[in-house]
Amino acid sequence: MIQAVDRAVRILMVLQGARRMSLGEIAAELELAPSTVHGIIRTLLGHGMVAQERDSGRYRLGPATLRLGNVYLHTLELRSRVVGWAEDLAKRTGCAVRAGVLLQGDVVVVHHEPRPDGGRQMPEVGIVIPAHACALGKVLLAGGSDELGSRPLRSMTGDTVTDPAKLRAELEVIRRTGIATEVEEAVIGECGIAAPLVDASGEVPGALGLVVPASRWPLDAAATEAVRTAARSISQELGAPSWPPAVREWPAASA
Amino acid sequence: MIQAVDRAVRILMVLQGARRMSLGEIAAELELAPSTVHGIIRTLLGHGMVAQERDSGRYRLGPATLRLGNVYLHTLELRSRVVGWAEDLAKRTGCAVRAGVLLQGDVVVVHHEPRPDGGRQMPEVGIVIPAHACALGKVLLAGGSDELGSRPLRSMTGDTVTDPAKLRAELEVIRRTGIATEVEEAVIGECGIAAPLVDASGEVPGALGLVVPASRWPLDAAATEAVRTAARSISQELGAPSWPPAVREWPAASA
DNA sequence: AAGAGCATTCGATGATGTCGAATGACACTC
DNA sequence: GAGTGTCATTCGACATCATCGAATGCTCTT
Repeated sequence: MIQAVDRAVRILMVLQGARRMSLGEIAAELELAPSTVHGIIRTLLGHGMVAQERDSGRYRLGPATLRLGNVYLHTLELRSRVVGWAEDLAKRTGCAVRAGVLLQGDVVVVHHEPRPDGGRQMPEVGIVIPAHACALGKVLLAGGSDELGSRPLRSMTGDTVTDPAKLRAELEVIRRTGIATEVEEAVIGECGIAAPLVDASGEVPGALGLVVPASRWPLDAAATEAVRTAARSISQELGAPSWPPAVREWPAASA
Repeated sequence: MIQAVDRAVRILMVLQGARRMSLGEIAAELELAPSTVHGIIRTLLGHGMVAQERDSGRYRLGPATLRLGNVYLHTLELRSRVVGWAEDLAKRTGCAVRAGVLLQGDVVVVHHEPRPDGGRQMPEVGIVIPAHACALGKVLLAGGSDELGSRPLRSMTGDTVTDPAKLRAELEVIRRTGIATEVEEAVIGECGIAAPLVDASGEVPGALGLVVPASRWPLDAAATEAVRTAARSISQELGAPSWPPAVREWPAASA
């Protein structure tokens, strides 16, 4: 892993946590000399990846990041395949629809279809949710080969599953049923249900699901079936050999 | 400028131009040894800034870019100030509203309010337009201290202004009037009008404007005035000392 | 079955990023 | 209005670290 590049990305990640930071704050956060950070930041500055406030001298993320993210979205085959089905799902169920991918233990929302009846809703594309706390995330963890990232399971609400053993058991069930649920584990008053999207290689690169108000939980069978149907259809379009995805072979526990 | 970091960002930029690339293609594009690119890419891969297709081995942008871009949007004070006024402007004029910032000779759209009557419209947040070919861009070039980036003015349509001298003259007019227009210079059938957003330091960090169908051009005075009013109001909220922005002092041409 | 193209690994080289200290600018205080 | 703190920034020497070319193993093609 190349040191300078790694540090550059770390700077972006730190900047993404706090809106605006002084050079010293960034250096302290990363335990680096300020001049080291300065050199890297100047390079990022030249490409618009970070911006500097003219008056205070502080640093923020730059517009080039927005451009990158936008291109990522438009080159994501998964997303383009999801859009049509998501619209249909939203109409059919009356719920908001989300699709997401895994990013190091978190789910990044790559598509969001607002509730049909709802008025102005925040566009949620790009937001990040801890994987263990949402239905989309559980599906992705269940389908991913990367044994859940061994980092502590942060509690979001009182109902968040924080026990790795309990989560592992839940993932096992999801692998069999092909459906994950979540009841107020990420946000109070919000539940979720999700199903895996499978690609040609049998991997699970994404998940599709509904955001359900707690007042409408549990969800009726028709809506659940609609999610399953949509996920299966999208997976077929992606060339999936089977759905739900074949259960991944575990290296024998005795190893 | 730090070499390794610069190369890393360049890789991202190249990846943003072509959807999927092999390692060799990237190396050739940047005139680097494949193994050099490989080291950098592995680092970016570890942070999710790029992703590798499991089967073909090719590289694409990764989900971390989406997260970065999303955070950028939400930390942009300019944008949060624009949202309310944009909605109002769209209702009042019946046109789509855009706000943008400058990124190295291009405009990046940071907010997009769809036409009120329109049906499904592509969300345009994050798209990039050559600055010299759109109203937003002309405003930003007129207000920016960075003398237009000396790179060739690419022609988008037959009406795109490609002569630097002509563009410079146009910018001079914009500096006086505080309003820029564009008639089918970026997209056939589409015109635009825009006004500068001024911040507390008197700089022009962004621009606000309308997207007008060619059939509705020229725009009536009421709509033009509405744009001017919105831009002035937003600028005041940002603490602007004056609007339109004070004309930047040119170093005497004799120097 | 042989070949080509690809990503990937490895090790030696010296170019290059890193750090600490010094500078200059700014703002706030006494 | 002088003083003092913090801040971004610059500079130069050192040693680390990124770079490159060649070699490997792989998959797909001929």
